[in-house]
Amino acid sequence: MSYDHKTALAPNMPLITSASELVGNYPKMAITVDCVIFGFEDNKLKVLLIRSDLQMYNDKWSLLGDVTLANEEFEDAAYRILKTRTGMTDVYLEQVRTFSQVARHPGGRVITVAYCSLLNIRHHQLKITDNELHWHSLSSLGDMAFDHQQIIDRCYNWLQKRIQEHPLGFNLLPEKFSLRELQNLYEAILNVELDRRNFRKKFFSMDFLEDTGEFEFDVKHRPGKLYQFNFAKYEKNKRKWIGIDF
Amino acid sequence: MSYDHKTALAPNMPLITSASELVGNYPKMAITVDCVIFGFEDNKLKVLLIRSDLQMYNDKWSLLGDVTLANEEFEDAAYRILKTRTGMTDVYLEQVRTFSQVARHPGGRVITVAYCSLLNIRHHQLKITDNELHWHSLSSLGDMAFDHQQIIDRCYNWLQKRIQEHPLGFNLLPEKFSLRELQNLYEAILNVELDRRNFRKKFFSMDFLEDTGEFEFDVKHRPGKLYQFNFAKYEKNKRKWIGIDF
DNA sequence: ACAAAAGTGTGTACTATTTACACAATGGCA
DNA sequence: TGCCATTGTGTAAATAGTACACACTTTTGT
Repeated sequence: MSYDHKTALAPNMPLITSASELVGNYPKMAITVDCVIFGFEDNKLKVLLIRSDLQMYNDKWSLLGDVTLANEEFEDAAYRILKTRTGMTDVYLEQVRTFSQVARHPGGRVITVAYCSLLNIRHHQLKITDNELHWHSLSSLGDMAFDHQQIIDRCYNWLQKRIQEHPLGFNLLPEKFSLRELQNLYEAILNVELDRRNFRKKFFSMDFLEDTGEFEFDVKHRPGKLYQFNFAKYEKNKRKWIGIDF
Repeated sequence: MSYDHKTALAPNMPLITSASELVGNYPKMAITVDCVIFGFEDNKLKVLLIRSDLQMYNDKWSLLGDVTLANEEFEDAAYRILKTRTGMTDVYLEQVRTFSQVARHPGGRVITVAYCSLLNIRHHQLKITDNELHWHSLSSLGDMAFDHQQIIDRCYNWLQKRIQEHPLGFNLLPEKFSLRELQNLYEAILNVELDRRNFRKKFFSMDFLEDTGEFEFDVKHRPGKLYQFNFAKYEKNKRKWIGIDF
């Protein structure tokens, strides 16, 4: 393949009058979106995977991905993929990073943009489970297709950072939750043990947990109080961070 | 143009045996890399821009960008662009985000991946200045071509966060610098005023500033001590962060 | 009915970190 | 020599983080 496009790098070129002609001559690549969907269940962080439908990777697991369409916003593509693969809608999605290594796909150059989504496994039943779609414990992933292990690692790092600065975790819990559930979530994601009393103190001091007056009911010990997240209070009080520290 | 590609979304398809055939049928898009190069001079954060060579944007400023080549790693593309446009080498570069809005380029769909670079204006003289390449004060950018204002905004936010967690700032200073220079840098980037004594205390306590025994000499007041960054000490002591706070 | 098991709910003392703040010392310049 | 600008330095108070123990509530088993 030989290109004739006028590279923008040639200095002091005459002005380009036709933008479409310029772009028409650009080399083109395939671009996919991959969704890294984290969920939380049995005190474990999980990620949603399917079996790759490429024969060479058929014994490996793969993220939910698809090619992006010519006139489709990437974010829409991510939602489409989620919907088509799992039946889920109404999720929270964020772009994390683009993976572009020349050799990352065995079929040729394919760029992928990773979108990350956190959701409550109970609230988002899988309506479609083709290709063995199911939740995998993050701590025991098998071999992954493509560079998907790397993508998951990046997204997991992103998540660990993100959850310390934004109240994302509440997306992974039922609307009403006990403080223990909240703590389990943080411990699972950050992969640390936290002091129960200090954890409570911390979250109460942030002052957006609302006592529902209700209690846990299906536990085999003293039931804990159930709280809910008060979004309005959070928005009012959220701090902006200045804390140089490295 | 009509595509016949087998979308990965059709459930329970037979296994795909030819990866190349699959990818060959994917829709393709043009992808560019844009470099957001921050520098620091006269106590101001600056960004390197050129005049767009698209006629319709010729009265606007533009990031340093170019199309990525078929077999080129994006990071390499970013370095190539930097080198070709400015003559600079030996810089620090990081991918920040991908901008993919359908309508972001007037000539058709063009995806761009933003790479951010921080460098010392004095140490990296511009060897090429075609297309009116020069440093613009971040606080007084004119109209920008494409969505480049948005890209800069994102990169600036990224920088503000990043510089609080990693000692990037030292890239923007001479090898030997006074604490005042360091503080000016942080104040400029974070857009706040900091207490001089507390700022010093903070950085000394991090214990990677090395007293060079030298002093400033071209200032019209009592010269300050010059320090340098001790990379090895930093690597030894850098903390890992756990601090839920939002 | 009672005891044991499991986990909730609570407070305090200690330490580290952050913040606010003022005055003496140095070199340049007129 | 005196004035200006800016460096260099310490301490007290407030805030945030850490470590830690005991009484209470419910379930389960006998």
